[in-house]
Amino acid sequence: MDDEDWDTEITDNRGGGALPAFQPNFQKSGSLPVRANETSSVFGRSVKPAGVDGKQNGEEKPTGGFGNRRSFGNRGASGNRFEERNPGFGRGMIDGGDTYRGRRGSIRGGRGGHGLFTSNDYEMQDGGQQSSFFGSKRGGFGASSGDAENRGRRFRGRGGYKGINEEVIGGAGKSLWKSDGDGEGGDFAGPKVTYIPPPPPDSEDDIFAHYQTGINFDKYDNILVEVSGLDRPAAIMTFEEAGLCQTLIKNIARAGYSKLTPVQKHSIPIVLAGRDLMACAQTGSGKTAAFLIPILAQMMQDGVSATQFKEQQEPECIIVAPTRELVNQIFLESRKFAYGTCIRPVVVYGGTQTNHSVRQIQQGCNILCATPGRLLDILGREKIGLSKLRYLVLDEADRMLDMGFGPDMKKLISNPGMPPKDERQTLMFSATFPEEIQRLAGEFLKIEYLFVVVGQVGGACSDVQQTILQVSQYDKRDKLVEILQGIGDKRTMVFVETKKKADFFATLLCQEKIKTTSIHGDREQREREEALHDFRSGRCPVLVATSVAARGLDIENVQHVINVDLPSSVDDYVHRIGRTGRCGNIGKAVSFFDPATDSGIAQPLIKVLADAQQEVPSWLEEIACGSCPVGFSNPRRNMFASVDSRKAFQSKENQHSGGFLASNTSPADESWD
DNA sequence: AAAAAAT
Repeated sequence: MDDEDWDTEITDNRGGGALPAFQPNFQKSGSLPVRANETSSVFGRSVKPAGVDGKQNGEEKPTGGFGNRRSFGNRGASGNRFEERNPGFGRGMIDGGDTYRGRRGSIRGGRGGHGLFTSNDYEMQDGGQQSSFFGSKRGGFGASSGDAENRGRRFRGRGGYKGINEEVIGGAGKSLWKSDGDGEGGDFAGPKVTYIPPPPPDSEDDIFAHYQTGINFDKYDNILVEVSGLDRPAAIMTFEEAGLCQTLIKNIARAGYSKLTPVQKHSIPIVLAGRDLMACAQTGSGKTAAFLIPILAQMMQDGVSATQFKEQQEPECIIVAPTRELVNQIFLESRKFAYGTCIRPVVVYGGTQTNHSVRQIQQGCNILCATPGRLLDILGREKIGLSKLRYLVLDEADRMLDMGFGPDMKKLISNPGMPPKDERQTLMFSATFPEEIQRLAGEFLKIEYLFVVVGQVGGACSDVQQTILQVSQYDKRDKLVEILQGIGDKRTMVFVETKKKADFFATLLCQEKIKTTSIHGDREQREREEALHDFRSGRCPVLVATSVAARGLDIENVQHVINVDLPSSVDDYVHRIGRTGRCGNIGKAVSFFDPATDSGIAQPLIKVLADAQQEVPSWLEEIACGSCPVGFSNPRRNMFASVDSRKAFQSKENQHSGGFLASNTSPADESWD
């Protein structure tokens, strides 16, 4: 290969020195069965070290300025936050001497103060008052100061936090919110404080932290792959065939990747060939690396803007995803691959200080990982320009294009600076992709894009053992406690339908002495990240979540998913249970099915179960038969769409016209296959 | 009903 040495002078992109030597250590990469279309292909190409100037990146760590740190509760949560602080509701929150949570907080309209009990703070502060959620009484959101304590510790981390530690742990959290002159906001007269995220851990071990592939990893090779479109590049079988530079090879190995998954085998050469791509592959099968690796490789070859402070930065790559935590996860993954190169990834999302996002970007930005709202905000402030944009990635693409995010995506694509689709590469990845959304996606993609499907579009991962239990809503709490007590300390994600119920169940489980935390959109950003950290670390083996955590999150050792409430869309179900059974590991998913509310999902659910070779309860089939699925009138996408009906579009059939989102209103009245 | 910008 002729590209082995050009990057050897490059220094650590965190501002550190030259990289220590690292020997790639590919694990046993056995010979894989090669399918007919998987002939190896060489992507070694002439490499010019353009733009690779070995410049050090700017320092990523915030340098103080932590005065002003409360997430702004949007979506009306702020509107009623103080009104609901009636006696008897959330009173348990006011413990530990009026901690910051009780004081600043009730940020979620008085809810959300459920305890997250730590090992050393394990008693209900409100005397163990039992809640009766289903009886429509909303009491007993007892709280513990436990996570407040830990939170203060964790988010301190570096310089600039000194002196706060004692105050928080002492429970006098309000001092935390007093301005001591180091903040840029310092507006403590008002209730608005914006959270500044902690600097990401950046020791090399932290950066490359990963978990092991599971016993079923090799079974990925048995899954059928369908690639449609013209002039399909051949798949590659090994990382070596991708013709990557040495630094990237090292980073890939160090990040724990040794064997390609099917979606990677096909997507990497497609992206390297400069093609647009829509790719569907099961949850946990390596989609993120499937786009990051080839993008990084291309950027290394073509060169990127030097890392230096500029008022406006012009990233070569923008990656969007539907939740803040997912965007952060993608960022952390991109940081692995970019380590020791001149490519600087940056992450920005809401619930944090916009100024912090801006500063991060201004220090240099080649890959921008962002949630849509903050991205548009930053674009509007002209802190990023799009003239150098060459890669636009929509992770969880179906979600990014549906009713919720579609308008934001349209704004992004319509930005005057956005290169037309023929001058950029647009990549979309998801485990699910309803047909009508595929159709919308065509607006973003070149006519001749390629469509990769691993297995079935919208299919569940077969490494997840799925169980459906008929449980009425009134029995859910007892059943949940029973199951969790049987599970023991194994990591479990519990999904519910509403934020309120997330709080309720988290509180309930804490009362049952099960170490639980929760994540949902009405929690402060810092609380969300704290919850995720406590779950990841095992400190809280149970995470109660809304669908905010349904997609993309890659958490080690999640062995169980419990759907206390089934989602209304079967695609959401597929994503939720996909939090377990990742990367060749196995997992279990148990779902409570209440015929009173869930009959609409019975039929598509049966399809998903059957396609994943799971047992289908006879009672469920009876319910499905009874719930006549005649309606395509149901506004909810996917309600009755069978997995089988979703087929890959042939690329020449993608030349549909029609305005973006306008076509959303017209159902599948055209034949797409 | 969840989520995505702040204000």
